[in-house]
Amino acid sequence: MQLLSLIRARFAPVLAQWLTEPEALNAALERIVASRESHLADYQANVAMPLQKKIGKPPLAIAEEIVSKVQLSDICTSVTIAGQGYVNMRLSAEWLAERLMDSHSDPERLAIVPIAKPKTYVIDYSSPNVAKPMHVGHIRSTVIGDAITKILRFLGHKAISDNHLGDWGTQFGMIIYGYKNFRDDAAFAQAPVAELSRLYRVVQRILSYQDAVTNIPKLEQAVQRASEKRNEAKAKSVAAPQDKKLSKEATNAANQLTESKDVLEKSRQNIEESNKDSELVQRSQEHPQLGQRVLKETSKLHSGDAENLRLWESFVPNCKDEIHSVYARLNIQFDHEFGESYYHDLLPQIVEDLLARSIAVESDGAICVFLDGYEAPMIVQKQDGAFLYSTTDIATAMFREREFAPDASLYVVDHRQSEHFQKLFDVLRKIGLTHTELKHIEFGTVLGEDGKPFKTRSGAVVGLNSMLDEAVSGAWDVVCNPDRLQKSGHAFTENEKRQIAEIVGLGAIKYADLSHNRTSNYVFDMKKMVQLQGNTAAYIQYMYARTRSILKKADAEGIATSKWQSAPIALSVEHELSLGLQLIRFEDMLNQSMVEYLPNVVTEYLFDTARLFASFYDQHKVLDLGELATTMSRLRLTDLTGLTLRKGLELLGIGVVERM
RNA sequence: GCCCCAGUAGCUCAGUUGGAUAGAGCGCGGCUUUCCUAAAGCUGAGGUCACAGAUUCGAAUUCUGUCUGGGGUACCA
Repeated sequence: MQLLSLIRARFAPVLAQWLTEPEALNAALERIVASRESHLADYQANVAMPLQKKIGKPPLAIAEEIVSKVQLSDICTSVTIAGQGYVNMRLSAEWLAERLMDSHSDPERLAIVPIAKPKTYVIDYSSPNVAKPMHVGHIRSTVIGDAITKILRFLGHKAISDNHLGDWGTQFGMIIYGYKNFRDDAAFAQAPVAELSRLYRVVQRILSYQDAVTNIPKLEQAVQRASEKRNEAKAKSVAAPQDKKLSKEATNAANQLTESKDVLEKSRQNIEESNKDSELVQRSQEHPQLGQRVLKETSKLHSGDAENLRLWESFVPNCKDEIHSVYARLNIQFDHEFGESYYHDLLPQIVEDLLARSIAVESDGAICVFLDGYEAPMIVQKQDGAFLYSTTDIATAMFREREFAPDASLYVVDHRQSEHFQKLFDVLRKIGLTHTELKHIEFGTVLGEDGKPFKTRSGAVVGLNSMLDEAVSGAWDVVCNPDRLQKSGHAFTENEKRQIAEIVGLGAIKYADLSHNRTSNYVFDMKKMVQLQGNTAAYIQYMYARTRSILKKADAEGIATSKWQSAPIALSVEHELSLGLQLIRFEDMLNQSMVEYLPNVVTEYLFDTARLFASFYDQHKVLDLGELATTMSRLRLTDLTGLTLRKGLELLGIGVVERM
């Protein structure tokens, strides 16, 4: 039910008498919205005030004319004027009830018809590096991308999901090097992926150790420079004590110095710490300039070296299995998994073409595309001849264009890469890929509790699987709390408990990620997301279970589904009306959520719906009313609430249980 | 230095792209269980929407400047 479009369509002919240009008319129609002031109106048209200048009449007079002409008698009980010229609408309970019956008679799609002109979307999400262990940072892209894909499909679009696996980059050079020099054969035979991630960490640690050691002189220089700058600024500021700008500069310079010193100190501490690890130091001595050795292994792989290729081929399936086990548990599937390696053969041609068309030029030995508005170019081929992820991204976009010809291409990636994508999109437009809407669906970095980004490089890796386990066990503790089980009178089998804990625990993690969606960063706090109260998946799942429980009890009392499933719905009390209106808004809400691809619009809607239902069933009985007609109407409303909650959660990739 | 993002209740965050008296959750105070699951409901306190200007019928939302925090910034992804 697209309620908003329906109401706007009724206003269009009335407003068209003043607004002849389609754009102006559209802008005015967009000022007809669901009212925030639910005590005043269900919908409101904020159109009279902006028209006063154009028409030269007071807004109240314009509003009056609108009210007298607009045709709404079938769907509204009242259309009134309030305040400075708001047109307030109250929907008719009978009309609303009919729409609810339409929805309820179509449990699968809730009477939502697939969009008339579907678009083709390619959605790029998750995209982990298969060589690195998957960690919490990966889950946001995965969960958000999956939700967007599901919602678009439900609305009737063609949404093609592609997991752009990082299976060809420098990290494989690290693993290959590690395998050749530090491997433990027994461990590899027993658990190849665990051994590979160990090797990755071993190489990573040596790299960062050597990096720190090499950087010390640079950092010392930086401190020196900062110190000079501070002294200069201080002298200037002392000479002119009234000059605020100079004193501010002095403060800034002093802060800069403190910061440089901190960085140097930390680096020194890091080295000192590492020096205690004799194995690390020894390995570092035996493998000097490890960074270059690793790059060499990578470049050997890329140029077709038989041994490295063989190793790569033996590693990748293991790594993929590991990643797929996580997807299986999260119940996430992709249409495609073309990894970076898939595009490798295409890269030389891409660079050649860019050069031939003078889009790219050589600079400092690298092949670059210079773009307006950016200091640094986009580099598509390094000095040493190697290609970069920007090159692969161009190849990928061109491949998708040939293969799918999408109307829109969505990249669900951390916001720290926004500049990369802006450049990429600029380059793609230069190449001529203009009909596709390219969009970076950016989201805030997943931060640790220390407020710093989760990085594999920083050492402390929180594996995804163990994190999911933690969430599930947290859910178990709450669901199977003996006090609660006794109060609710449930006796779950162990198997049921496990199922409930899994669904509630995973739902908690997904929901926490989805409901916080904004460009701002997101602090990953396991305790909070597993907390099963407030704005969480568990609350919504709980309300769903209660709708089921009522229906079950009705059945036990002899009011069979067949009796009430086509009985008339009547909305008589306040709570029924607000709940009914909320349910009817499901489709409008889904469309709204996809304007800027914001899953948190959906989580908010579901939370509101669950609360409205909680409030309704707390105040009013469904069963044992002594009035069969009202009972049957409320059973339908209850069922429709459950169906809506379930569908909404399903679109977010979150499951429900019948009892909890 | 330059570019991007953010700053809303004690804490965590919404705020439908400019609408009426700025809202939730958690936490804090109070009330409700002979009743379909109290993981609930109801209710109270708590706000200079970082600051200063501008735009207009109307600004948390748009623009300009300032402050604070985060991120990015030539061969990692």
